Amino acid sequence: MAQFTPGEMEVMRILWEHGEMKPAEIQEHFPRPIKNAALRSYLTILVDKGHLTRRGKGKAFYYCAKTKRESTFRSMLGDLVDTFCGGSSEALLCHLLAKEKLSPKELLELQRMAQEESNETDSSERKKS
Amino acid sequence: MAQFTPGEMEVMRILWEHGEMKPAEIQEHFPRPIKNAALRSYLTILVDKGHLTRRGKGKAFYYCAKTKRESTFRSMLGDLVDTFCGGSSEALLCHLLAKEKLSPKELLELQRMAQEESNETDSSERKKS
DNA sequence: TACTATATGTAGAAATATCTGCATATTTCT
DNA sequence: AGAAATATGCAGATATTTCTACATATAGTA
Repeated sequence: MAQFTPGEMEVMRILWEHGEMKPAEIQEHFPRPIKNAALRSYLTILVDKGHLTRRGKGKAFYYCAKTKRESTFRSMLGDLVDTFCGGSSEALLCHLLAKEKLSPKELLELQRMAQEESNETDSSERKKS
Repeated sequence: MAQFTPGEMEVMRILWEHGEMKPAEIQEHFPRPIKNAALRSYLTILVDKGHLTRRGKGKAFYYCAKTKRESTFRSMLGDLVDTFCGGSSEALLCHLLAKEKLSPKELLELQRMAQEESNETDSSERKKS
C-alpha cells in the first residue's frame, strides 16, 4: 500500500500527531531545517498520491492526513514481517519476547492490558451498528 | 544505519537467503523480470555503499552480503518502533499480543522457547572467549 | 496608498534510483 | 581457428526525490 520516502514519512508523522496544519507550521516541527518551498513540494506530491487532503482556510492552505497512521503501521509492519520473519508475526513476537526479558507475570499482565485495549477499540467501532 | 531502496532490498534478501551468488543467479531469483545489466547496477551501488563484497571466481564475479540480515532487521524494526510506538518496543509487543490472541498458556510456552533460543545464541557467541 | 509579512505558483536544478543498449572479453565446444 | 554462450564494462536515458530561486498574490497596517 503506502510506501513513503524519508521526507514524506516525516510529513506524515507530523500531521498524524498534530492534525490539520499549514506549511509554515509543519516546517517548524520538521526534524531538520527545511525551506518552506522544499517542504511544500513534499506536500504537493503527497496530495497527488492521495495521502493528504488540502483545503483553503483564510489566507493559507491547510493539509490533513488522509492515509491513516494505523493502516500505514500495519502495512509497514507487514512488510517487515514478510522480509524478516517469513511472513509470520508470531515469529516477530518471539523475537521481541527474547529481547524484552519480562517475567512471566509481567508478560501475562501485558497481555491482559493489550486485549482489554483492543476490546475497547472494537466496541467503540461497533457503535455504528 | 542501513536504508535500502526497494530494489536493493530484494537483492539483499536473495543474498541473505542463498549466500554467495553471481549476477545471473540473483537475476533468476528476482521477484520480477529484470535485465541482467539493470540488476548489475544494483550490485555495483551496493558494493559502493559497502553492503556487499565481490570477488572473481572463474569467469564471473560473485557477490556476498556484508551487511548482516540480523542487524538490518534490528535497525528497521527500531525505525518502525520509533515512528509508530514512541520508541518503546514494549508498545509493539503490546500491539502484537492484542492481535495474536494466544492463550496465556501458549504465550508462556512461546516465551520459554524464545528465551531458550536466545540463550543458545549467546553461548555460541561466547565460544570466542 | 504604500510597506511589510505571509502565502502561493512555478520552473527547474541536483542527486539518486532504476533501467537500456551495445561493445568487449572469456570460456566452451566443434 | 571459428561459433555460440556467458560475463563484464560503460555511457547514458528516464523517473523520482529533494531542494532552490524568484515572481506573484493577499491581508494587515502605518
